[in-house]
Amino acid sequence: MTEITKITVLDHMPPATRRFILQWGDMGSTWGVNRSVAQIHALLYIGARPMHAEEIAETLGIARSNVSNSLKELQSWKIIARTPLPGDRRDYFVAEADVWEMAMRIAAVRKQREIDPALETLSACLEEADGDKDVSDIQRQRLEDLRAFTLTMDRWYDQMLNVPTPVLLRMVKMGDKVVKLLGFGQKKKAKEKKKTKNQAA
Amino acid sequence: MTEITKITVLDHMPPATRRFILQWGDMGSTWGVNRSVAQIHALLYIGARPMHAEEIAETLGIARSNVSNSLKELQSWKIIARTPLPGDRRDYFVAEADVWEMAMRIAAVRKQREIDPALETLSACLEEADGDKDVSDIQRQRLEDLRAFTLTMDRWYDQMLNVPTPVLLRMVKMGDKVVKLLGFGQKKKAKEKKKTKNQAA
DNA sequence: GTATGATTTCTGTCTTTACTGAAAAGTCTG
DNA sequence: CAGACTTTTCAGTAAAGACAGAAATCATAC
Repeated sequence: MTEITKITVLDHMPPATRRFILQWGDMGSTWGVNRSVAQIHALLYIGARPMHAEEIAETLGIARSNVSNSLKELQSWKIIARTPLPGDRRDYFVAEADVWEMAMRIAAVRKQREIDPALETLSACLEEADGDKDVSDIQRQRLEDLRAFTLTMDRWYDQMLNVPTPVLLRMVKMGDKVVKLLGFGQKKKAKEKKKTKNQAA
Repeated sequence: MTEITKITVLDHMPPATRRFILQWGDMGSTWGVNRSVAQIHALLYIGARPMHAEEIAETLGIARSNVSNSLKELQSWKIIARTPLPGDRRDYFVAEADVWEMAMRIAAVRKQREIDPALETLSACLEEADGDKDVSDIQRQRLEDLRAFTLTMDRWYDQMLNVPTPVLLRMVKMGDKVVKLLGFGQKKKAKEKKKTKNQAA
């Protein structure tokens, strides 16, 4: 009945570091990546130095094979990179340090995995609906609306992903000031003003 | 050994409609929602008329309880709404018809579920790191970078979510023209130009 | 109150995904 | 090419999530 808790290198880290790796790992599930992957990324990011698979496995107390697969996954997101270390045959990995660059890479893959297939599905449906009298006008319209939206977002992603990160940063920081500067003179809705914000749980 | 395929109302729909519901349901997993939820949303969206739980269950061939839970989930995303039908005691549901409104609602919930907790985690880590000499400067810096980024995105979401959808539509349609108009005069990278685009699978 | 119909909760089953440990494949060195 | 080291693949297990069907709760009408 005794709870066996595996002792890992993680336990000897500063509390803040350990906390980051652990909680970031858990948060991964919210983002759609599993714990191992998120933990490894957190470790490489916070560690800020090249590490090899064995070291990662030991540090986090997970299986070597799991690390191998997770590293592959992280590479597919292009947010970690292999860095050959002279005199060592093992593969070392480092995380992308620039958070904006990191976010852009993630966005690019997400677009590819989430938006592009949606577009194909919608186009296929619309094509099939074409000429089928059983499909009502309103249904056709809804499919078309959804496709138009998805297409717009698709193009928007493509364009934003090619904007240099410093420029993007400036623009994002401007927030809704952008809207005013562009002369989209509509008055902003003043809703949600009375809500007390940031009441952290 | 015979494959039993449940016959549902779905089978009597126009192929395009059926395809949409089925494929959209499958795509749900990519987006982090389960099949039932995605299918029900697709059905309500394409059906474009109020439906009650029983009807949904029959149409899609899934359990009544499953429908109940899925409807609750869709309501938490605020992309379907209950519409009382006079003379009928049952709850009828309709999907938000405006795709932009729908996208905004989803974005709002995603922000709340994905960004806000991240921000809390990072703040907590930084607080814990403060004064701990075992946490190196570079580690502190990385946590801070991540927090700053997350905070920036948090604010950006808040502001964008308050921009009226027609305005947002115009802005998104402009794409990277916005960057030029704002006078962020940096030359755009001309990469990725040679790639043949849209080679659909 | 009781009866009827609608909805939610609960429990167990099935499916999917994550993960481990071992075996296989690959890679560099001498 | 032998031998040591490294990484990947594979098969089985464990954990998590999705789902069905039954039971319980809730709401309305009478």
